[in-house]
Amino acid sequence: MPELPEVETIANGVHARVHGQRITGVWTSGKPQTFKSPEAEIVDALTGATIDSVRRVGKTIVMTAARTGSKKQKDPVEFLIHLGMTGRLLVSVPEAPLPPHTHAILTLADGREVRFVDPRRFGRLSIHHQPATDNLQPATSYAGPGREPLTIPLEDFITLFRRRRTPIKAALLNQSLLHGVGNIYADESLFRAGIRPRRNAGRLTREELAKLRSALRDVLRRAIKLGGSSVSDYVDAEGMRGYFQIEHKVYGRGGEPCLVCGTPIKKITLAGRGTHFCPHCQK
DNA sequence: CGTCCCACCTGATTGC
DNA sequence: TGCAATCAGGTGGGAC
Repeated sequence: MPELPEVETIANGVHARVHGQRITGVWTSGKPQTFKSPEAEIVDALTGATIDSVRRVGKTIVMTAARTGSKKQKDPVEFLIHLGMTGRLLVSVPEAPLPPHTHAILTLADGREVRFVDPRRFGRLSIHHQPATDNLQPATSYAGPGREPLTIPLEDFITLFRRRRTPIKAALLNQSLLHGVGNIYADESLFRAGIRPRRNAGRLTREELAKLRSALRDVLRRAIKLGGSSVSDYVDAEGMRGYFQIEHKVYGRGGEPCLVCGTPIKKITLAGRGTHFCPHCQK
């Protein structure tokens, strides 16, 4: 489900509410698929640790925590939360009814709970131990080679797609090229750049790629500002919906008139995903 | 290695 | 109304 703007919204919200809190207890559901690290390792690493920060890397939420008490146990760990399609990370008071499909609960010193809820179970939880010896490239060694779309320089962006014989939309979705772009923001940025999703990535001109990069940045920044897109059930750490879906120009609008020219928006399947575009505005 | 396609799940919606 | 088919914000593994 959640793409970069949704994950960023959730990470920021959770950070604001729980950083500095000590984790007094950890419960896990025992559904094996959810846990990329053994559950016992997750429980072990987090119990008694203090949450330092919660942030986004690509589509992954990274919670950094450390035990402050004992000197020998100064082991910063990173708790990685990937939300898959339907994952939620909620900060709740204990009285709040436990949603179905809750797979992990971190109890905090003040009684509140950080809950991971995921009906479809495409989400993944894991622990990443920071190698103490090699702090030169911490934090993101697990993130893969993809670049962050909000900070990648133009020349690097252009190089990403060079000689790639795949539709530009498939390339945008490829997390080893760019981090955080999913189905909604791929379609929306291609519309705003005036580029058809089936165009061969390696044959786009520098000008088209420059346009795509700025369209992508604009769309992502705007979506972050509006708290993400709530298409069906996405909510942030407080259970609030986002508002960017109001500004969707093509995603979810198959058959409806283009808001710019009135031509019906086409919906096709590309790279196995529903793909929406305006056959008149996009070349 | 690059690319394609399917499986992995549950739940909501659509269609007969 | 009822039930089956289809679709959904993602990714990783196997086939080619």
